[in-house]
Amino acid sequence: MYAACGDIGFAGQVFDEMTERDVVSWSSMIAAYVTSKQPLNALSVFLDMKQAKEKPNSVTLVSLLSVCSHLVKIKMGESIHSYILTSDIKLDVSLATALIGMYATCGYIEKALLIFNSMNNRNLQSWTIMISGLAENGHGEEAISLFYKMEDLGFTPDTISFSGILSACSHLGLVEKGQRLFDQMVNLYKIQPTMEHYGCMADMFGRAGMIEEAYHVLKTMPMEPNSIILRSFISAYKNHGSRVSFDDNLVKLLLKIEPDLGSNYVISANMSSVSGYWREEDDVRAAMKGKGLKKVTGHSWLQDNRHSS
DNA sequence: GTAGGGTTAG
Repeated sequence: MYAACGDIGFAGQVFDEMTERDVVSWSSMIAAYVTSKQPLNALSVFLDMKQAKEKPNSVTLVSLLSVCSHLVKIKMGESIHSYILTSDIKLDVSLATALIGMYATCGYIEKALLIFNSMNNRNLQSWTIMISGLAENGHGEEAISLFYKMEDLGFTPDTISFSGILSACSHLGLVEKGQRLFDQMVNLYKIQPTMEHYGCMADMFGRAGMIEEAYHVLKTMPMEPNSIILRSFISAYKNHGSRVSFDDNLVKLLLKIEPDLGSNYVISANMSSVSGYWREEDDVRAAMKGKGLKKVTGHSWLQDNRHSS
């Protein structure tokens, strides 16, 4: 419950104090770490579970396969797969979907397809993960046709399905198709676009060299663009150039929201030649302020002066 | 029966 409420630390504390653990409490704890994006901790709990001679069931394995995906551990994923085949654990829709996700994120797209095609029942998640997996592995066309096939079968794509398909369009340079799908998502399916969707659209325009259109997405999206979107746009601007001058505020914003990432300062320096900005280094100073970062001489803030304030 | 799975961006 604490895990579900987002308090992973307290969940771990409760778990540590438990004297009687069963497969459900072990699995809950592993799942909690997966949800909190702490796959190494999830793995460590699983190792403890093995030590305690508790047998994993299909719920445990779904979470563990997700760990394999996050850490790109194909060997571990394969061994879970063979464990399933030799055990009496039933390969249900969720478990098969988790296997597809694991193989796809590890780059084994044929294996993912093999499992997908052999499934009797598929749900929205199975379709979505297969579509995204194809897109991710450079099979954008197949991803798009699978998306339409899924719609034909009566599945209603959700926000995550659209993230996957828009990303496929972006990678393929299919600007019109991407715009049409985005429009469908909003007007037909009444799905509110998220940061991810705007990011895909901006990235799609940027890659295609449509810098003004990409900039328009950044300026009109209803939330502040995150660092990934900003970097994607800046890089597109650098690669393609534009008749409109570069907006220095984007770099300022990048340094503001992510002052601890050193490579952002490289980007900032590179863009100075494009925009003539950086003369006073004000933005660097502003970004370092309150972060305990101290510029001593020249390049030295990149070294470990953080705690010397 | 409890617990679980899917997404993007240089």
